[in-house]
Amino acid sequence: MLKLTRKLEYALIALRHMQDKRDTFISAKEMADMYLIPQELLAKTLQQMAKLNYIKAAQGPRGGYRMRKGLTEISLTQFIEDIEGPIGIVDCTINSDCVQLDNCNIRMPIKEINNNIRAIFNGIRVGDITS
Amino acid sequence: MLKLTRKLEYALIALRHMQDKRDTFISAKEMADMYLIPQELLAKTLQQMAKLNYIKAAQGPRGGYRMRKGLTEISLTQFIEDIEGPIGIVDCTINSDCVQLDNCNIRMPIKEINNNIRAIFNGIRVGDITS
DNA sequence: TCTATACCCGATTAATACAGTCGTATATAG
DNA sequence: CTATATACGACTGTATTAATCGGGTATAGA
Repeated sequence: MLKLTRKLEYALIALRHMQDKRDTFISAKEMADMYLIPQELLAKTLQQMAKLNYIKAAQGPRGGYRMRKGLTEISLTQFIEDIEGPIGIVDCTINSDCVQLDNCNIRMPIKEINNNIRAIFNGIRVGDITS
Repeated sequence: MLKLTRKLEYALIALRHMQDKRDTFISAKEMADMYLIPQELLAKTLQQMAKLNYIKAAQGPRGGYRMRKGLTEISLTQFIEDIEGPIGIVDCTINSDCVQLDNCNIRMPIKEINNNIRAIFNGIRVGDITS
């Protein structure tokens, strides 16, 4: 309940590591070993980030990943939602096919809470975590 | 990811309904029918709340549940944690048996975020949702 | 040019947490 | 007495997440 996914944790751990070693490419294996993360899973996460243009990938020996400049400025909301999809503590904050909807007597206050949580992540930049 | 449990939703929906009809006992069945909630599951949730002394139960025909006076004043944090256990967006905010821990490079900022989320729920009273 | 190292990516399986059901017992109003 | 209700543990189903597998392509360096 109210948990971040591992994928997201791994992504942030990797980003932080890459920021510490800017300008060098670091392989998924190296980071997986260092932080005891399953390599394949971390690799997939890094690939996704590369696709999102959050990081730059280089193939071949001496290859790996490198952080993109300016990434630190984006909000955690954007980062999380790019990786995991919309933040919503209940389904009706995302889609609208709940059978209750009309009957539901707590929609508004819950929606409000969701906004507050989003506001937290909006107020944090990736750089606030990775440095 | 970052979802409330159904049990918690059901609990809040039921509380709100009971608050609207203070002083009468309302059966689990009645509420389950009205809000299209699985009856057995709602019943279990209500039983848990009764045990926590959040609501009062009455057996037999014309029985059901009734909200306890003063419940509206407790914080959502307490309510949630009584029902679901500690709020923690990652495990290391709750227990401490993560193999990484020492290596982890994002512990502090994540902990901070967790505090912010808890602060949101601290600032909301049950009554803010149920009325 | 060969080989080892690395990224790329879809498909599959495993693990876990959550949601929901069932059976049985007890209380009580009418 | 009986129908309606709570009480509660055990069980099953389901969905999401986590992790693995098996194929591929790119490339640095010997």
